Amino acid sequence: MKPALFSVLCEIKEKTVSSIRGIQEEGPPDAQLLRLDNMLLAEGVSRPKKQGRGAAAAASAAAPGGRPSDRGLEHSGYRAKLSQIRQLYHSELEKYEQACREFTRHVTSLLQEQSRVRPVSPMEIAHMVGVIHSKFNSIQMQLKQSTCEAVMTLRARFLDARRKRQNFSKQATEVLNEYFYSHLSNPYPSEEAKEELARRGGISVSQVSNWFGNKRIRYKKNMRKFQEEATIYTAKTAVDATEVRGPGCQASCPSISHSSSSGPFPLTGPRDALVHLQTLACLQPTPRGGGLLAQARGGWPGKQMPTASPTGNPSSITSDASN
DNA sequence: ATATATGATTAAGA
DNA sequence: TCTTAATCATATAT
Repeated sequence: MKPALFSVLCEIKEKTVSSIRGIQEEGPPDAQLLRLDNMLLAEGVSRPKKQGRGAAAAASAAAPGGRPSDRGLEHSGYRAKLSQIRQLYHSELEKYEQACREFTRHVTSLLQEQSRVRPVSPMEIAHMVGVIHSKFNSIQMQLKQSTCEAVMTLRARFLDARRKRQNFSKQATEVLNEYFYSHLSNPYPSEEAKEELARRGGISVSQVSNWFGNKRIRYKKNMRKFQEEATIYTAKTAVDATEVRGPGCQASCPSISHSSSSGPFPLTGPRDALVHLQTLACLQPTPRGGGLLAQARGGWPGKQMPTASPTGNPSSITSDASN
């Protein structure tokens, strides 16, 4: 009886097997899945499959700018939440994969058991496994999608938070203004100077750059408004200059400043006088012709100096630091 | 509540 | 890449 039934089933099978073959795979969601995968990878949520140690490096490399020392503090909160997301993602993923394995095993053993009473080809089992995997993959994709969403919102929140500005500390503005007004004729701090200012003000280098960019343009826009500030800080730096100048400004302060710009001043000495004259000139209602004014007004030729260049002309370094 | 000050971002130029 | 200039969005002063 049993062999007869088996053969009948075989016959029926012959007719239906083609339809099974026809179903086969479905491929389209690959693109989206790839997109999600790439994003998760770029965000450092999922690690590179083969190189486990690459995760941290990838995460830091994904940070914009590429200056690792720049924004470490601001990222700490972001990092924490990101790792939280990552942890959740991986635990969920692991759960899904385990469930998938178990289910696959179960189905496989079931089919093998049934193959004793009805014809079940290995290909069919493989097909079933494929179907199961695709189902679980779609679930995984949902997980990835929601993870991506979480990352995106976190990112948005972080960026918003970064955009919410916070005024610099007194110390920072002090330091920045001091530098600005004592280098009024060429307020373009070199990279090293920026680092120094950042260190002394407790802010980042890019914040120093932002500050100087804003300051230059706003100072130039109407100097009258900054006259008071200028006198304050020039007086302050004048005092500083006569006092100890040791620990703050090292020999690294190049400040080729004056000689480079359009200002053909012998200077080296009367920097303060120059500034004072400038501020006086700013008070003129018709600032058209002022020679000194022209320096600052049309001035700041923008030619950024060799700054980091190691072989900067040593002859012109005479001025600021020593006075 | 409005005005000003200010840090950050963006586009465009060299 | 760094700058200027304009602009955004908020902080602070009025």
